Amino acid sequence: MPPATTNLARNVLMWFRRDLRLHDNPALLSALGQPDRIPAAQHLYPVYCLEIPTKKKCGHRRWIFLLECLHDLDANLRKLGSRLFVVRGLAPDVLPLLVQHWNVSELAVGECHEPFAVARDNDVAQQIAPHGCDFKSFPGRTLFRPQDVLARTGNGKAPLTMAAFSKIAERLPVPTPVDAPASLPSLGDDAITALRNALDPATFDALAGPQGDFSVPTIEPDGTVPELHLTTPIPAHEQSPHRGGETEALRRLDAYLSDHARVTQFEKPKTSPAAFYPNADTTILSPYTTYGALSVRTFRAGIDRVYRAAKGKHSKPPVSLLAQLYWREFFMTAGATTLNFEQMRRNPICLQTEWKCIPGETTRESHPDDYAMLDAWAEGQTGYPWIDAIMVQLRREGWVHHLARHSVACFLTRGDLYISWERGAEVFEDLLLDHEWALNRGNWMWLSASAFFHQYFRVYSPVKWGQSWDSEGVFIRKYLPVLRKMPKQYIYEPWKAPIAVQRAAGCVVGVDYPKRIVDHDVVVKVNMTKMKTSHAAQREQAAMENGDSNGGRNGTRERSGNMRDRPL
DNA sequence: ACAGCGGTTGCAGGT
DNA sequence: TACCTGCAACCGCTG
Repeated sequence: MPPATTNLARNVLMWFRRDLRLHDNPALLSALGQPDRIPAAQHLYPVYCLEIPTKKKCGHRRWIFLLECLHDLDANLRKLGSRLFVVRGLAPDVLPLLVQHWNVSELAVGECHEPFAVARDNDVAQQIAPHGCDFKSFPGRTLFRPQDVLARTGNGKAPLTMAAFSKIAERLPVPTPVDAPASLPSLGDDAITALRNALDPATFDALAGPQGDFSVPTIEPDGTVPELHLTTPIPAHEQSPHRGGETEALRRLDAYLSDHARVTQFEKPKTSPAAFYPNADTTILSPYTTYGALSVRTFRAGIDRVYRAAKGKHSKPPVSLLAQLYWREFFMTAGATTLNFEQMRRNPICLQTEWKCIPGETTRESHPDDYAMLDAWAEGQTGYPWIDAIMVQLRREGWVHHLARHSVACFLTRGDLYISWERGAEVFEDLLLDHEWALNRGNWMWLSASAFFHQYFRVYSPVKWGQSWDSEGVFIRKYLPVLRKMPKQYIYEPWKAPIAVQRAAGCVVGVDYPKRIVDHDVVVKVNMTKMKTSHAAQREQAAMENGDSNGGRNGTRERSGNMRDRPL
């Protein structure tokens, strides 16, 4: 039986999602109430809903990073006499049960803007309403709410250039981060017993996890997580160097911001994709903002403090450190407000072109050769050391530099393999610790010159671009030890090394390291022609829809069903 | 309405 | 070193 209800009880369930922190968490703080207006909650139940993985959308290392964030959140809550309840199951299934049996009157969340998250939240709100529970969302995931940005555009659509976005951003109020709570409302007298008594044993066991206490799943020292069926051990040298959690996030933030010159002079295009942890040029804070272990509002306040100390002398958008947060907002706004943002078809801002391996249009069975190319890219087996080294770093560490992402994304799509950017996005979603749906899909459209960026004739060379950053091949030697002894003049193009040199280096191409799967200089010309043709077809289509006959370049990208659903 | 401008991050071959 | 141009030519945004 649920406990007797009193109308006066204010019990709050804090549903943590992508805000795994105590600092700057308005939703969590709402449980403390406001003096003279809203009383502090009698009880606070901090909850994380854990979906046991069934499909491969979140890779092993990303799971570990998330679990580390949860362990740290739980530890920080315990310092305040509370704790985290990790409830196994989907939110719309489990939250109504908790709300009912814990007599919760308010469910507090940090606002999410992705279309699928909005739909899920609406579902949850409807399910808890009959139990007399309000769904209350609070800011904190972003600097700006997408609808506030949209309200300031001329056409009610998300800006598609950073210049237009920045202009709006500069006029929006700067959010002030809130402090971490010094104390928290208590847990119910026995929250676990209440559930054990109310639920049938099988349901309780499924929700509570193997310890029966809603604790965070255990990460074994060998990197396995038996409860999540992540059973392949990860050798120590192949574990990611990036440890999850708010504590580590704030430590890294302080460390980065303490170097004022690096902050004020930050220019993204001048940071090296060949530098790696712990000597990376960039902050590597993105995994922490992804899970909300670091608040972007706190991050911004820290940048602003350093800027003020420098008396306003600092780099500016689009290349500045602050602008890196703007880029996040830019894609979040577009992702929140663009139909079918995650795919090419029926996506009003996306170029339509005949990529290979388009989801839903070809299969591994129908086009095995195309998917073999995709696999070679994903596994770091293209035969281009710069590309393969980046993919090894991505697979092992869950993070690579933004410009390294550019290199491999260009290679997969318009540069070399002409494979659908959606396939690249799927691989990144699996591997990136900092995977954000809107940023990932948006950046894949950018790099494939499908949206946001359109100069498809600017192609990264899988040889020259890396060489310009790291002529010695230090980065390649680290991630591809098979090439460790290759002389520098051949390390980006080992197929050019005389066979005697290959043998001396212990790396014979075609035996110890793959032959290159395409000749860049040849395919880049073919691919550019494909892009040109697709643009021309699109202009023609737009002109027809506008009733034009001149095919001007200002045709709308709102294309007809015929165009969007064009068959293979 | 439309021409002109500029676009975080190309390359090759110059000065 | 840090620019310059030509390459062939895309788009969103602005006035």
